[in-house]
Formats: sequence, C-alpha cells, structure tokens
Amino acid sequence: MASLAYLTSDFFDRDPRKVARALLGKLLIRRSRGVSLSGRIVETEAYLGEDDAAAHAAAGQTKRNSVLFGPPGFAYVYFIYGMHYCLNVSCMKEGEAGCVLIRALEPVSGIERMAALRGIELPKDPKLYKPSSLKSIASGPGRLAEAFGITRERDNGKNLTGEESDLRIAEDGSRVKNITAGPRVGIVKSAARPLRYFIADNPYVSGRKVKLPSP
DNA sequence: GAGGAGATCGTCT
DNA sequence: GACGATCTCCTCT
Repeated sequence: MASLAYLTSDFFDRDPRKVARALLGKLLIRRSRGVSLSGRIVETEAYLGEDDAAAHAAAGQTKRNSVLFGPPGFAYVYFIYGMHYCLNVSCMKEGEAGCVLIRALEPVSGIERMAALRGIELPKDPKLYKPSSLKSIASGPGRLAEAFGITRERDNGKNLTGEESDLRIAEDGSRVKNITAGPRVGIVKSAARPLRYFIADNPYVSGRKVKLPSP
C-alpha cells in the first residue's frame, strides 16, 4: 500500500459539498489495542448549516448537535431509530454548522474483526469470502458504525485530525473516477437536493431504495 | 428480487 | 408524546 497522508483540519474547513466529494476514496482508519481497521469511503452525504431543513443543525444549536457548530474535523455521532449510530464529520469554521455523513465503506483491512463486530461469520480462507458478506459489513451508516465499533459515548466530539486520535481519515494516493451525485437517502425535507455523493459502479455503495416525495 | 413494515430509544417539543 | 440522516426480516411475485 502507498504511504498514508492523514487529513488535517484544513481539509474540513470548507463547504460540506466539497468535503463530501473529496472524502470519496479516502480511508477511514481505527487503531486500537494494536488492531487496525480500515475502509475506503465510497458514499457520503453533505448536510449544510441552518438553511438545510434536513440537517440536524437546521433547528439551531442544541446539546446533541453542538459538535456541528464546533471546529472542523470532529466526529459527530448520533443515535437513530433506537438502534443505530451514524458517523458524521464536522465542516466549516467554528460557529458555522455543516457536516458530512459517511454512508458506506469498502472494507480494506481488519476485515475479520469488522465482520465479527457486525455479527457476520466469514470463512477462514479470505479467498472464500462471499461478495455479499463483504458488502454487508459497512454498506450503510449504521452498519459501518457497528463495524468500526463507533458509539456516541466513545467517539462523539473526537478530533479526527489529531495525531493521538484512534479514529482518523487518510489518503493513500488512489484516485476516484465516476463520482455521481443524487438525492439523499431516507429523508423527506429537502430530499430533492443532490447532496449524496457516491462512486458509480462501486459494489459497496449502500443499496437503499430512494423514496422521492410525490410531486 | 422487490417491497413493506416492525423494531426500539434518544432527543426535542 | 412524537418522530427519526436505518436495518432486517418476512411476504409476495
């Protein structure tokens, strides 16, 4: 693998739409107790500030979403539907809300560990891994959070650009082609805005049905 | 394979 | 008290 360059806060100090595009192809890396988990980001969604009705920041700053109003490059983890965590990264300068939701990853390393955290059984021989099993590890916001052991208690408010952080994002020099934009998934407000970005034809993009509001 | 509905609980009103 | 940036199981075709 090529040498890794960890992203700095400058990377996130700009419009969430630019960050969401730029994050595609980057590596999300968790290092803890000598175990390294990593996955390539293949799908993201941009959530703008208070003028984006679908964003958690739309109603202004609350105790829950205060990370969004903080400095760029911090993890905003929230609990949804009573059973899932979702990982966002704050964007823009302190005082300006904005974030990018990481929706799907292509597993790269520590696959056995991630599968175990997801409750997925893999054969001992990596050659026998089923594509469907690999896809189900992290193709969705709740799934990738579970695969990386991401929880609100553990990771909310964590600086993803700090050298001491166990959760960081890096680039390895790989280039991404065929970035496609489309409507965001699972929301009603501002659903038509094309703020979801994914790598076209990548099998690890989450496969949720998109419900568009009736005209 | 596609579509629908239930599960389950933190957060906000 | 209502709702939600989801996932999985079950049913139907």
